Order: sequence, then structure tokens, then C-alpha cells
Amino acid sequence: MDRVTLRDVATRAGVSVMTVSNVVRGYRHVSPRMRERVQAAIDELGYRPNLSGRSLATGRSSVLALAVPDLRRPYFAELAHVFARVSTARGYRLLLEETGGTPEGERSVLRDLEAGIVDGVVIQPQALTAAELEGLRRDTPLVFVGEDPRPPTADQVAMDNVVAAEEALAHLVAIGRRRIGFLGHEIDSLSRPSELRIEGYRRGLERAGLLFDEALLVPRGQGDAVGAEQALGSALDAGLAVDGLLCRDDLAAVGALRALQLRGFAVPGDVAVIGWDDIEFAASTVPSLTSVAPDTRALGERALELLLERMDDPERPGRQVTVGHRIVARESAPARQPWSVPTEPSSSVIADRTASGSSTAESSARRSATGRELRTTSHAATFSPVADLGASGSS
Amino acid sequence: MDRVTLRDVATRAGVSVMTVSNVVRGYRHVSPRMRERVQAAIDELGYRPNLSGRSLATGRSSVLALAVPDLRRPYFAELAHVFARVSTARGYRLLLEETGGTPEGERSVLRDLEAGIVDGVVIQPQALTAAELEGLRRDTPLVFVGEDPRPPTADQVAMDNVVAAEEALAHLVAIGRRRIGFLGHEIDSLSRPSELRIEGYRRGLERAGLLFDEALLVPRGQGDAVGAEQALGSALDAGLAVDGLLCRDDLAAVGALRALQLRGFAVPGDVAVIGWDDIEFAASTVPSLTSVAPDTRALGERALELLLERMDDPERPGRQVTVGHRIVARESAPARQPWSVPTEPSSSVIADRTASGSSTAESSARRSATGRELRTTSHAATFSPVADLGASGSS
DNA sequence: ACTCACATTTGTAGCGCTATAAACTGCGCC
DNA sequence: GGCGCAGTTTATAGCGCTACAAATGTGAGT
Repeated sequence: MDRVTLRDVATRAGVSVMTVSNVVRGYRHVSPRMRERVQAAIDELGYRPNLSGRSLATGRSSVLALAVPDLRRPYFAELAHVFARVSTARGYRLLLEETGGTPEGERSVLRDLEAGIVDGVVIQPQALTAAELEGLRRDTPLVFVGEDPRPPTADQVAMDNVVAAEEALAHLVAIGRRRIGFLGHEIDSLSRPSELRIEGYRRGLERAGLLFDEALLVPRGQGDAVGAEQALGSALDAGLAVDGLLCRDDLAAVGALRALQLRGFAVPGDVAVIGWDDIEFAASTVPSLTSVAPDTRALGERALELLLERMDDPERPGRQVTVGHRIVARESAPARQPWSVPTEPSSSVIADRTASGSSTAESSARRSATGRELRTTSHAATFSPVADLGASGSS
Repeated sequence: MDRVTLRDVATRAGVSVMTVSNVVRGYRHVSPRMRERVQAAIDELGYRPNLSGRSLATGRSSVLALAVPDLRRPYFAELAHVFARVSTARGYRLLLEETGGTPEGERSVLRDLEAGIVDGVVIQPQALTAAELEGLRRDTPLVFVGEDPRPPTADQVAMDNVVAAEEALAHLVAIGRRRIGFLGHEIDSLSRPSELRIEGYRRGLERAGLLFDEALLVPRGQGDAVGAEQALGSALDAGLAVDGLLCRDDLAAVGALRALQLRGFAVPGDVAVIGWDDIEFAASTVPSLTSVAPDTRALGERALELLLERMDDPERPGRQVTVGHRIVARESAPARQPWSVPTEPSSSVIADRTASGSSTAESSARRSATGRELRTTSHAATFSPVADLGASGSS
């Protein structure tokens, strides 16, 4: 049983291939009778259009590519999820490419994806400079996501890292923290996100009248939770004293929680901790993690929009889009401190206790827990919450 | 600047298109001089072969598809990562498809991916029955991963859930647990993984001379950590008493840790907890999580091998491959109990303290922590550890 | 009846590539 | 010189689909 082709259907239905093609593509000017007849033949033969043929004829493939450093990082998995959803909704399939965050990986993606198999590419670069990216760019429409520098003529979507870090710092200050560290940046070459977040951290300190102290910057080795745990652990053992910690990402924050708790520091009692990315786990650590939440859904949606628009008009000038964020206050740095006299909240911060459904469990707990989730609004771009898109179960 | 085509290169080099094609594909019988000349033209023009054209001519696309329920679940992200790596290593690109774990999602994937755009599909079904899957199957080579039932004529790769659950239970028994619960299965329709894991749980109880008690099965609502936390929380508040807990997956285990700790139960002191999947976070929770670790790398590799073999010979009989697993013992259920007189370990369990690099940090801790990671070997299929494949940084 | 406007249907010519086999090279050998 | 042979190069015919334009049908208006 060979593949069923347009011609087979046409023969079966006794019409021309073009008519079948018209039916398949939903061309308007096909009479109902004809449409019905052709559809019957399609169903009988189980015809499926061959996308390679279509692609060759139209010059479009309806496939987009997303290139991220590593799918195993929850943030990228979330991004891929969102992008897959929005792409599918617009009739595109998704080719996934991992760059490994290396120059070769990013180069190979940009080089190979020009092969006419994808209509456009969304990439989160991490290793290549803007100049290199520009050199590799050809005529496949391209959108950059994330904060790393990109060619000025290209489109980019990112959140405002500086402002968000500044807000996170204000949050810590508002709950009385004065010795606030930054955990998780890179030792040798500062990544762009770290750079921007540290910049916001500095501005936040400044605005609060606190002094910047290089000793409170704790780099990590490996870019994972274990690396952060070890780095912070060593620093604490060496005498680091902080009462607040802004972490480069939630992975670092999770490592920080461990390092702190293993040493008997209470979180947030002794040290308040804020992470970044608001990964799903942030709600389930002990204590749950206050985190800077980028509007990942908006990020994915805007990236797709920019990409489609660029596919439409490759010559349009490059645009830079900023998506919203918010600070999701949970137990590791609650908006108010339940264990002490409430401090005056910062004027720009609005505490808003959300119903979480866990109140029953908590109310009868042997020891009381703090609220599951408190949100503070952000003054950045509008935030559209990531709706739960279904799916259950695991392996 | 239009796309450069084979013809352009041929004209430029003054040869036929076939010769250019031969050079591009690395055909043997091309003289060195000719190869050089053509290559020069290719480089000058920046020619990239159009994969749609190639695909149409050859009937193959060098694209494989992976369909999983939801990329946001760490297990699937890991699987996608592994599969992307091995596919790339074999010269294939990866199309990613999320089914949402719904019948429609799985149906649409199976239906659409027959469109000649992919050479083969690896799918982890979750909602469809074997009969439905068989009905949807056409001639695109297909490999199933995971435990869910699949058509008997198809290939499948999975770990041995029953044996692994039995081992996990033996582990809990070996450290003195007698009232062991199972957390996280589905309420209405039991998923196949849950079913098998509960079966292993029962066998483990039996083998240990313990009675199965329906009351110790705690289903969860939402298939995430929060759902598990709420479910276990309610059960505990209603009087559930356990000293050990086998969780359906690590997400459930993470939720369990929170539910237990918020109620003042010590883990593992009062309740030992074992998760499933050994996601990256398992090493960084407090306490770190003992978990059943499937050999995901082997899973991905074997799935690809089966797929390639089936692409080679679509008529070969369906095969069922079992990949290895191990129980990674961490703090939530250590191989020995550091807080009490060591119990006699089960004969099949070999404790093996691994160097983790965190000993320095821990040795100077204000309060001592238990070892980071203890591994118990499994008697199941050979385990090939998941090598770290690089990549660093986050958002 | 005839025309015109419009809707519907159909031939034809590629899209860029490769499979196939035919057409060339040389070159050694009878 | 002619022949066979292995190594190269090339002409041609599609792969399955769609763009385009041309051809056909249909009904209203005159």
C-alpha cells in the first residue's frame, strides 16, 4: 500500500488534481456537491497531503524552530511549552533545537535552519555576540528572546531585568532587610541576564540608601541548584552574613534554601530569599519561594507575533519588545513578615492574598504555615497570567 | 537576493546540476579537481540545499517527531532533551509535539504526523487505548515509550515499574518502615504507570509480610506538586498515619515533603519519602529526595534505535524493550538511618556513599546534614548513567 | 437567443532536488 | 587502431503539490 497521492484521489473521484487540491486547502469556489464527492474519496483512501510537496510548491513549510540552550532547565521547558502552544494555535509545527548554550551549538542552529525547512526561527542566544549573530543571519526570519545582545536590525523580546531586580530588592528592603546578597552570577564572563539583574540590584540598593558591597555577590560554579548550594555554602562557612538574598534564578534559590537550612538559618526568619523565573517548583519548596515571574506566556506570544510579522515583511526595522513581570511573594520573602511586627509596605507594593485551596489543610496544621502565595503587582508591562493549559500525570 | 539553488551553483561552476548534487551529498566518484571547483562555487554563493526538495525527491525528511504530554513536567523535558541529543547525533532533526495527555491531542498528533514531514515518531501515549492507537496508526514508523498499553505489533520502550516499585518498598522496609503509603495515583481512571507502581507496592508489602491497606493509598487531584500537597495534607488532617511514603512521581514527593513539614512531621524521622523519576530537583529539596531513577538516557537511545530499525524494515515484529533503573538514596529515605541504630539492610541493597563535593560545606554546618546521595544498585537491566551534556545558565 | 459577469473546474508548468541510466572520459591491452 | 572497462559527468524524468491562467459552466439581463 503505497502512499496515497492527490492524483489517486482525483482518479477515484473522477476529477482533476487541482479540484482535489482546492478541496484540501479549503478554497472558496468549490461547489458543495463537488466538495462532498472529493471528501468522500479522500476519506475512503485515507489521503494525507504531503507537506514536502506543498512546501516545495509554496515556498513555505508551516514549521517554526525554537532554539534554546537546554530543555532541562525549567524556564526553557516552560518557554518551549508556551511557544509550542501558540505556534500550534496558529497552524505551525515546532522544530526544537538545543544549542547547549555554546557558540558552536548556536552557530550550527543558525546555519542549518536556513535549509528551507523552517519558515522562521526564535532563538535564545547565550554565547554568541551580536556581531557574530549578524554574520550568521541570512534570510530566514529570526526573532531573539532573552536579554542577550542581538543584532540591532533584528527583533527581540525580553522582560525588563533591571527594573524587575530593582523591584525585588525593594521588596526585600520593605520587609526590613539591609544586608542583601546576590547569588548565582557567573564567575568568568558575566552573562547578560546576570549583568542586568546585578545592575537592578545595585540600583535597588542605592534607592534604599544601602551600600553596594562586592563581598555580597556570590557567584556559582555550575549553573544548577547544586552548584549554587555549594557556592553559597562555602560563602556562608567563610563568614558571609546576609539577611536577604536575590538569586539569579530559581535554581540558584533552591540551592540557597538548602545551603541555608542545612546550616540552621531560618528562611525567611534569618534570611529572606527571592528567586527568578517563577518555575512551577517555586510554589512547592519549603518554604515556598518568592520569585520574579516573567510573563512567559506573553513572551512566547509576542515572539510569535513578531516572527509572523517579519515573515510577512522581511525588510521592516527591528523591534524591541518588553514583556511584563511580577513578583510572586511566597513564604521565602513574604510581603509582610508574619513572625514580627508588620513593617510598612512599600507604597508601590500591594499585598493580595490569593485563595489557594490549601487553607483547610493549613488551618488544621500542627504548626501554622504562612500563606501560600502573595502577589505584588508590578508597574511594568501588563501581565497576562499563564493559564493552566491542561495535561496531567507524569512518566 | 533570491534563494540560491543547485542550478545557480551549477551555472556558476560551469557544470551540470547533478555534479553539484553529487558534491553536496558527498558522492564518491567525483574527481578532486571537480569537487574543489564546485565547492568554491557553493561557498561563493552561500548555497544551502533545500530540504523540501530533497525530501520530495528522496521520500525521506531526516526529521523525527517526539510527542509527549507536557514539556513542563521535568521528566518529559529530560526525555525530550535526551532524545534531541541522540537524534541530532544521528543526523535527524526533532519536531516536538505536545499532546496535553488528552485523547484529542494524541489523536491529532498521530493523524497529522503522517503528513510525510517526519520519517518516524516516538510517542508517549497517556490517554488512548491500545486499540485506538492501532486504529490511528498508518505507515509512519512509530515507537512507544512509557508503560501505557500500545498495539502489540508496535515497538515499545519502558522501565520495569513493578520491579522498581517493589525495590523502593524494600528500601523503605529495610530502614524500618511498616506503615507505608502510596501517594499520587489518579482518582477516577488509574493510569498505567500508577497501576504498575501500585502493583509493585503491593508485592513489596507482601514480600515484607505487611498487609495491604486501601486507606494508605492517597490519590491526588491535579497531577502536580500542589495537588499532591493538598491531597496528602487533607489525608493527614483526617488522621492518616504513615511512616513511609512511596510517591507516584517526584512532583508528588515534593508536594508530600511540604505537606508533611508544614504539619511538623520530620522527614525522614517521622516519615520516609521516596519519589519517582529522579528529576534534577530531587537532589536539592530539603531534605533531598530519594527517588526511583529510570535510565532516561537509555530510554531515549533505545527508542531511537528501535525507530531507525523499524524505518529500515517496517514489517518486523513489534518489540518490547525494558531499560534499567536504580534507586537513588538521598536524605528523605537514606539507605541507613543516621538518627537511630542502623537496621540490617536488605540483602539486595548495597549502600554506596558517593562523593558529592558538598562535604566541606556540610562539615562546618551549624547543624549536621545527612549525606547528599547514597545509591543502591538495582538488579534490573544495566544502567548507563546520564552524562552531563553541558549547557549552563538559565533564562 | 445571445451576451456578459461570475463561479467553478481544469491543464500546465514548475518548486529544488535526486534516481536512474546513459554518455563520456581516459587508459591499458590485444 | 579498436575495444573493454572503471571512473566521471551529465540529461532526463519525476517526487507531490500549488500558482496561474485558461476553459468551462451558469444564470441574469436584454
